[in-house]
Amino acid sequence: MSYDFNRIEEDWQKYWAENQTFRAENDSDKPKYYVLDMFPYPSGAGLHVGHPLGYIASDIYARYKRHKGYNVLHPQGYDSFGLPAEQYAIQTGQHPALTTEQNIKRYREQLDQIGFSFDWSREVRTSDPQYYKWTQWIFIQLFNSWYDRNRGAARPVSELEEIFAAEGSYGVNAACDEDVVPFTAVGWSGFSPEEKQEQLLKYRLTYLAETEVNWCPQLGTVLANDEIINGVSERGGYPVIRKKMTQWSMRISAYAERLLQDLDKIDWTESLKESQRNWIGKSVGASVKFRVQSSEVNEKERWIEVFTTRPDTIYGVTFMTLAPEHDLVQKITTPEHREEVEAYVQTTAKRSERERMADVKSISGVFTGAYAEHPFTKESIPIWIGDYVLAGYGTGAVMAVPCGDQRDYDFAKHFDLHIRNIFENVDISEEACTGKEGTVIANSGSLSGLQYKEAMNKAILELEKMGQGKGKTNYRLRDAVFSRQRYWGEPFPVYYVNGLPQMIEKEHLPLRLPEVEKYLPTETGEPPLGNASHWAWNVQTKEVVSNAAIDHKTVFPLELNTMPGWAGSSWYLFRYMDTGNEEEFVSPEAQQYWENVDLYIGGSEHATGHLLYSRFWTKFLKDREYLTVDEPFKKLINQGMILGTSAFVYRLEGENKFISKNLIGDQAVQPIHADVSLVNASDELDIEGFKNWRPEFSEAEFITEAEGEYVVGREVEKMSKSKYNVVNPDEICANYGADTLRMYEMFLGPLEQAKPWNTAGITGVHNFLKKMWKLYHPGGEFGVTEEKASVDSLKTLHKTIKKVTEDVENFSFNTSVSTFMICVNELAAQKCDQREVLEPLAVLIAPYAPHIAEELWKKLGHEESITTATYPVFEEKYLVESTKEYPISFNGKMRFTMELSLDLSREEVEVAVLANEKTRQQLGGREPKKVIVVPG
RNA sequence: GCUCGGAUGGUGGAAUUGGUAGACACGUUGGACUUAAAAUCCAAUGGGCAGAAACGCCCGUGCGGGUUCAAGUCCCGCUCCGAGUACCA
Repeated sequence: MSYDFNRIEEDWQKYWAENQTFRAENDSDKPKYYVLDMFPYPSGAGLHVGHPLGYIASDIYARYKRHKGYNVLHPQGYDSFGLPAEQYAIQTGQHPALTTEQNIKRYREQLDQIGFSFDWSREVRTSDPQYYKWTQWIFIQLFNSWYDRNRGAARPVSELEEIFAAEGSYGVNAACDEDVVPFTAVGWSGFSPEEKQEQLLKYRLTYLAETEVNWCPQLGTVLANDEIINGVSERGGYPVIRKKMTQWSMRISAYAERLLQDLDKIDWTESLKESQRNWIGKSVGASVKFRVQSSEVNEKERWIEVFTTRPDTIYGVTFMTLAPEHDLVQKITTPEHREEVEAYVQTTAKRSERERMADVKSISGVFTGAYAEHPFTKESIPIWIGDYVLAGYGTGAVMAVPCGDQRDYDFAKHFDLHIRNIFENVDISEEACTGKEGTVIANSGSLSGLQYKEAMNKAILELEKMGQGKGKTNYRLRDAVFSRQRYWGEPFPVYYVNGLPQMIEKEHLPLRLPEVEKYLPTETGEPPLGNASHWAWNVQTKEVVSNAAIDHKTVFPLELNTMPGWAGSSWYLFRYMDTGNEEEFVSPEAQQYWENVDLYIGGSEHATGHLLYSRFWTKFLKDREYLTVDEPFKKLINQGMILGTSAFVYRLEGENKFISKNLIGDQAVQPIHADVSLVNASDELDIEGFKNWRPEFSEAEFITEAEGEYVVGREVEKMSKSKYNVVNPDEICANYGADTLRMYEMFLGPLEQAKPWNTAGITGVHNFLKKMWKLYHPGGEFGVTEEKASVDSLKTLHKTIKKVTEDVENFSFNTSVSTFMICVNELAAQKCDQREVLEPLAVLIAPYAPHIAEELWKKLGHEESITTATYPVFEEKYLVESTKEYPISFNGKMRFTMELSLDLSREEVEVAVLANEKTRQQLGGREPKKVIVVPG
């Protein structure tokens, strides 16, 4: 009876589905454990071998925890809103919901055949109206909240209104728009209802604002900062320009400090925490106001505010630089310099973000003709503009300290501006002195003689006294733009009355996506929802009605933007706890039972997107007492990407002739991706297959090697459909079985490391499973005996229990596969056939290779699934070595061997130190003594 | 530039707190079985020296130093590779 993996896997997958083996209950006497994967976007290409890597790891851990007696929640779902389905809809007219449904079906089949222990009864889809109903609801909660900095938490806007009515806005310390003008209680009561709404919008955690956004013309939408890589869109690689648009924003900046501090509370990798820290970008310093010496400018606008991390170097300021986009540039420029300045502003505006980044080294700028007054020395300092100052960071203006900042130094050198050295005994003739520690400030009035820290504190103190500055902490983290000009996303539950946004009440949610004829933006440049003919809100009937009915009295226009991809994924972990709940996004009982995710596995590409946003929403929902936890994921592991090995054929320049890799020499060739399935293990191309692959190659000629073979070039790249290097798991499952795939993916290397996919070693893992099967089937028939196991077999078993358990706890799944191999080899050599050993071994391997384990478990006479089996207990006593020799040496000259004898009955260790031949000569024939040691 | 990782045989990778480097697997070579192939099983496999064999010896974890009885592991200084981020004041 051989290892018939196809039959076994089919049987057990069916059994699990029919018996709902992995269904988790929301109450149990057992301790809970929540293992979650980052849910996939169901793309049309289906699952490739890279996708399951993390799922296999989490599945092993989930199954392991079940054996350890935990009530495990291990759900799966789909992040099913997204661009590809919409792009496909634009091309074909097929509704994205249909495409998505088909793709999900395919994903599910592929996931099922790998044998994951997901609780599918809790499946979620972000594009399901019953799901996005709650995404819309959370949006409304954000709209109805403001951030009270004094309490360090979000509060209902209704409370803010009470405060405004009672005492005005002067005592309010809120995270809000920068342009709020304070008012008294009397002032508040004097506002019209519209004015009140406008005021409140400046405080809400999600707000409408005209913001400069990253607009991608090719995609027809705005992108968040984390969706742009090197100045081009993450998806598609299209250029991105800056554009002003009215957009919904999320006031994530209110949470910057908590997002930073709470990183210390969670068990994530240091590199991931570091990414988030960099992204939040906290810098501590001061804001300083400089007075412009120009009678042209009225007194209110005479101040230039800058942010600096080095207020201690303020005496080193010899000029100021403004970003070309800075508001004051137009106002302060003197007539003599106007022409030059305007020309410069225009050139920089024309340069795309990309050009500006590519060209970091060249220095450019112009003098405005204006001067500012130094707050301490009262000297006149020239005001320049330069594109090294970014409008988007700080105040868009800097106080330039050439002696202490390299960029200021380079700028000063380039334009021959004055450089004032304020460091004691430091040579700045070649470069700026940027170090903080160990330098002493000089030539700086009352700051002279002080070191960095004292000088900084004193400078801030004196600036505060003069009313020209204060200590300030700046964050790089910007508020997140939350509008997308797309069709296939969550509609905002928003309609507009006199241009002011109004929320649709909870009981009328979900606001479903309307049908549209075209998925492109409208001719007038509105988002795709502008194509919908039924997209207006009747406030009396509480229904979506025809646009023709809009009268701005009872029927109002609905929001045309949709939410970004990260909306639905920011809170999905909580929905799994209570998937079907129609009254709440999660019931308090379910959330309190499951708390948050104990183990989260996914790719590191979400470091500054999804992982930051979902921390933000979790904290917000905690503030508003909808949750009892303020972090979504306790522990997080990033699985490394599985890369593809692309194959290249080389076409001679201008001809339809392909030359084998080794014959190219110095001829001009164009490398072209060939489908990896057309190439064998020796890198030889299936020429006929290649000709039939694509019509343009059907007439191609080939210059081959001596034996008539065509050798391709190889390169490791990201696995992608467009590179023709995708390997699907289906074929592996059919040829070797899911258990082999699971163990092989783990065997490939450390989980967190990126590695190329390579099937070369898969036979090793497959052979192991065959050997394992054989161990339970000596002579071909199932044959496990009830006899007492040998000491050696027990030793092998317990060694394996110990190592494999440690490995699972440390997520070193690759070494545990090796451990299993050693174990089976040893047991086979010992001719082990005893239940005492083989039964616990089946449980041990069940998380890794669940199908074979189930089959063996059944043969061992168990009625119930192996999932209910208890994890074997490691017993130390089997691992005691009777005698082992450890070499030891002194001075590198004398060599001894230490012999250790352990006898548990005597609770003593006998240590014999044995000298080798040379050492014995050096000792003059004396033998070292034996020592008896009592452990402990 | 900055931050964080990493570098071990022909290949993927093992190696608890510093304690016999190269586990396990692939590949390669040889052998058994077979008419043959596949499958399976056995043996060898870091490099070098020596030898009929056995016992051995030397060198070896990117490079150069150091600490230590002992370094892949710790410290100092480099080189290269990967990831993230970038005129962040």
